[in-house]
Amino acid sequence: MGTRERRQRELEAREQLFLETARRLIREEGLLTLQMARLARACDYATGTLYQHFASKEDLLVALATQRLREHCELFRRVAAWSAGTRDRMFALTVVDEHFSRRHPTYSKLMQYVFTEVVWETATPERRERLTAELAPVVAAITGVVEEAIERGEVAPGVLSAQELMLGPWAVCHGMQSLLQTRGLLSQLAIAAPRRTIYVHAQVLLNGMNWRPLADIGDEAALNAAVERIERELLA
Amino acid sequence: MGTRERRQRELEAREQLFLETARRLIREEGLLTLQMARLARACDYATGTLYQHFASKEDLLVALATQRLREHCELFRRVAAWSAGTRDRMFALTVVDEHFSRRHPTYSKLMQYVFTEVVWETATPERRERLTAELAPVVAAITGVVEEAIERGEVAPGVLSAQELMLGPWAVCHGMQSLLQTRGLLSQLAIAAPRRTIYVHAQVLLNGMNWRPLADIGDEAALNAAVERIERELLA
DNA sequence: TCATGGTGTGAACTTGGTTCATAATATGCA
DNA sequence: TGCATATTATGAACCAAGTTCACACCATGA
Repeated sequence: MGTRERRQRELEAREQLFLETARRLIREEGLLTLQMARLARACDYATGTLYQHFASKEDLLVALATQRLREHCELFRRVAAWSAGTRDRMFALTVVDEHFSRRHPTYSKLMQYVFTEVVWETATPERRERLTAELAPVVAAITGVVEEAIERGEVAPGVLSAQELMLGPWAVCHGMQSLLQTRGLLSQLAIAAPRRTIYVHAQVLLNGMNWRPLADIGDEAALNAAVERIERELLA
Repeated sequence: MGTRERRQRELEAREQLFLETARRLIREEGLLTLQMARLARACDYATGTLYQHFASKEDLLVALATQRLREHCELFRRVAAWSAGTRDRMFALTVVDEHFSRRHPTYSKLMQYVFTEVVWETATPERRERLTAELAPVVAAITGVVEEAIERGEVAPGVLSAQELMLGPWAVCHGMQSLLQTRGLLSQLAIAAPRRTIYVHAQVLLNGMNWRPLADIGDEAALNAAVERIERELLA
């Protein structure tokens, strides 16, 4: 009877074990020193068994990235469905993203590495597709927020489509984090509070789009209140 | 007499040869397939000789990145010294950056890879420092533009310092390019004209900073004219 | 109980970065 | 010029780590 399904469950549990352990090893010793043989050993399996789940080391890394990306996207979906104005929701994307990156310090590094030509092109197409498939619903959800704002007249589409508009906050957030994370760059710049800088620029961009209601960029208290509200209502 | 200096020149020429050839190999066959032994052979030298110039493959990659970054930074310095208003210069940063990335398609990929933990931490500290040293004068030059704008009252510093302010356009530009370059992401988004999207968002951000004179975001002709002027006066 | 198909194993294989003993060459001195 | 010595180039050998695969093991079903 359920012998086939049981086996399926066991396989999934083992894959989970591999992924969890890989994550731990990366956290403890860095991406640099992750070794397939050691990972297998740490899970009390032979190297070959590991390769029954992942076609290559790159494949494993993409799988790892996909898993976290899923959680990441779940947060974005929560933002899109949040019962707040469109402007607040757009800003919340940045706050939530920043929060997630801080909570999972190795995630951005892994992502950066995974999207590298060297890794991405080496992983199997199936793995790549599984990762990109995570993005589709999120893109749709956020595009929905933009469209809602356009309908309500809270932002003017202007020369950009909803998706192009959406790309702006995404880019600010991603770019800022990427720059701040690059060792040897931050040291050149005297950036006292990276988080605050990201938030302010996100608000600046939305203001530049004329997204209503406009934020008062100089009002630190209002910014803090907005961030706290998001943390309370979405990240608790 | 000059025997020592001649030797020095010869060494530098050889290093140049290695770098140029590496660049060609990467262009022709991709970063993925660059091999130290093949590179040495392609230059008619033994593997060991290559290692007299570069401590490791990662070291070579960082050296390669540094070289291009130098050209890249040269462009930014030109922008900072441009005889145009501060707003135009800030926007020109984005145009020039986009232009450079398009002109050197493998550059951004190389950079992305180089700043990866796996590569960056493996290169020698000297190489890393040589790369980051390229940035200092550029950061200073651009900060200068921001300060000039503040002095003239063309932008209000608000809650951000000149350097924090500068980080905004940088992040938009970097983030947007990074996102658009990520395979499997662009396909999800219906971005018709990536370049134009980058430019518009750069203007939107500067408008959000209230950087005078404000740009009319809806005016495509004005945008094109601004871009053309920059290409003519700075990139000819 | 035995035949069979599937699964796990880890030693062997492979690839490619790195080293180093040796050969070749240059330098300096008598 | 010729010899002793230091420097540099060489590429075969080395090594690390990802990947494979022949074999052992075990569960299933007749």
